Amino acid sequence: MVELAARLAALDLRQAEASVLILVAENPGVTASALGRRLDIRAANMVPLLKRLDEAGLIHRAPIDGKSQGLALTPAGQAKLARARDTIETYEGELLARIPRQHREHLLPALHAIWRQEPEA
Amino acid sequence: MVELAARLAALDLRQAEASVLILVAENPGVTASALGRRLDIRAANMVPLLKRLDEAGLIHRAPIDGKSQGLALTPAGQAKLARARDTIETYEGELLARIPRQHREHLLPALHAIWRQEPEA
DNA sequence: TATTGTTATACTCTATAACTATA
DNA sequence: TATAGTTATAGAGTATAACAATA
Repeated sequence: MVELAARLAALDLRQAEASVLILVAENPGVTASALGRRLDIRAANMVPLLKRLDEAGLIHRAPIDGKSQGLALTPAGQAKLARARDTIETYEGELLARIPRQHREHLLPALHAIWRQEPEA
Repeated sequence: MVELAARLAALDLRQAEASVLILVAENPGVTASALGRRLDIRAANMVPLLKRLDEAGLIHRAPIDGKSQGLALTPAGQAKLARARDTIETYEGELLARIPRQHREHLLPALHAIWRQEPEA
């Protein structure tokens, strides 16, 4: 995972930022607090993270009401996300390629079984 | 992995410290620099880590020559390691138990395939 | 000359506390 | 009263730089 972080850094993105771009793309208009709950990032830490993405021109915020703001990707944000997706998929592909074929198909189902229940741990 | 760290914290151990105890037990007389290379911990960061284990009475250092010192577990360190091993094995057992039986036996071989080659990444 | 151990320090990531404004 | 967003700050964990002593 350190390796993936290093590759994302070449795009000037951290892992958490890439996760935010993915979720914002899938949920346009999502709020910062909803994102934080989904990604387990504290509200206090979302502030500088979103500020950086905003100042980089990757996201923009539109007021929903007096206290909430909806997030969306800018065109630059969509382009950056496309590059991040490439990076992530390439990395995952290389990782899977290392695994002997007879084990490979079982890895993702096994990991998903762990992730799904992780929050209850 | 955050969950494992929390359980080790109940033994007043961090993950890196548990790793050091395991390696010192397997390699009595090992030096701090060799440990650091094996665990990818910088020499500068080994100093406070080993100091803490030393002050807790878990390891002791014996001069090998004028500049190297060999590390070994004290009886208290061996006892602590035994409890750490229990914690780790219990955690791993619980993790494996979550995985559907047909995938379970493939997980560890798949992960080992990744870990083995990780340093070359 | 390279290595061991060390000190000091900076940076990143994440956590808590306190606060304002709005639903 | 609970929630959204924010600010300031503290704590881990890890990084670099520089150093003394020894192989």
